[in-house]
Amino acid sequence: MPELPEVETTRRGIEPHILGNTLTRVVVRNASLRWPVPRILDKTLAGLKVESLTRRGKYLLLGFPAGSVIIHLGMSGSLRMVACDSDRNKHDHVEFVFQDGMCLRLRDPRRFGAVLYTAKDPLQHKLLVNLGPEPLQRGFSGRHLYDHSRGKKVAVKLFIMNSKIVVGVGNIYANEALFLAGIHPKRVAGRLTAERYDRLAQAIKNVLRAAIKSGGTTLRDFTAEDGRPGYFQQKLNVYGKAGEPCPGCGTPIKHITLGQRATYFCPHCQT
DNA sequence: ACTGGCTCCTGAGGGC
DNA sequence: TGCCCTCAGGAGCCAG
Repeated sequence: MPELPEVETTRRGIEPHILGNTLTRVVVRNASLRWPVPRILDKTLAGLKVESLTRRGKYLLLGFPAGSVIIHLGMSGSLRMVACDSDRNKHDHVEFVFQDGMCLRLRDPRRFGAVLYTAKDPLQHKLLVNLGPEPLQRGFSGRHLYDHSRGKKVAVKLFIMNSKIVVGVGNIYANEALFLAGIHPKRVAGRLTAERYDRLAQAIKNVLRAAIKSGGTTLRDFTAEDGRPGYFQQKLNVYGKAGEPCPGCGTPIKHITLGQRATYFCPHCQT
């Protein structure tokens, strides 16, 4: 599933193809994504040039002179640049057609993703305005986590997955970051020390940076059939590894459910 | 203000 | 070319 590293890799892969490129039309084949895909996209954007492609959290923002398209890949979405006459899949729901004969296609089998439009500053959009800091930029630190966690009774894993606290930490990387920081996922957020949050913030940065680096090589051509690159498996320490020995101490990795989500940790190393 | 639970959807995987 | 069941998962939304 696309987490921040994959969204960023997608952004970097697509940017050179569409920046300055003129949109000919927008084809919405299935508007039933998480929210209805606006039908006005074609009318509003045809003939306009893409001015920017940026990312905020897991949202991609396509900037046009008239406004911005906001795209979220949900958990099964992928974007790829293809020739317009190439074969389509039944899950290719939205297509941005460019003057040079290339298409930006959104494929999303589970349709948890979103394509929205706003004529205003996209960062002020309802879905974006309350987002927490980017984990790889200034503004995110152990101090930030510590300050915002005071008085919170929620488990630390759910706390760091809350996009109002920090964006882009999905289930897989939350598990991995907690492992690297040696913190038990069920620990109460409001009771962790500043020192432990320093370690956690650093672990989040490290795991996301490493993943972006790997994703950059794996996803370069965007022709892979799905959005699940091989780099995942190789670098994961605990995610999906119930019963396997902890890379640090050999204790079997434990699996529990936390907030309806699969949670993996080493009961010995993570306290 | 917080917190926990529900919800959308389909493909994968397991049991038989 | 087997069928059925269960589960995963991002994140907005809502009830308590």
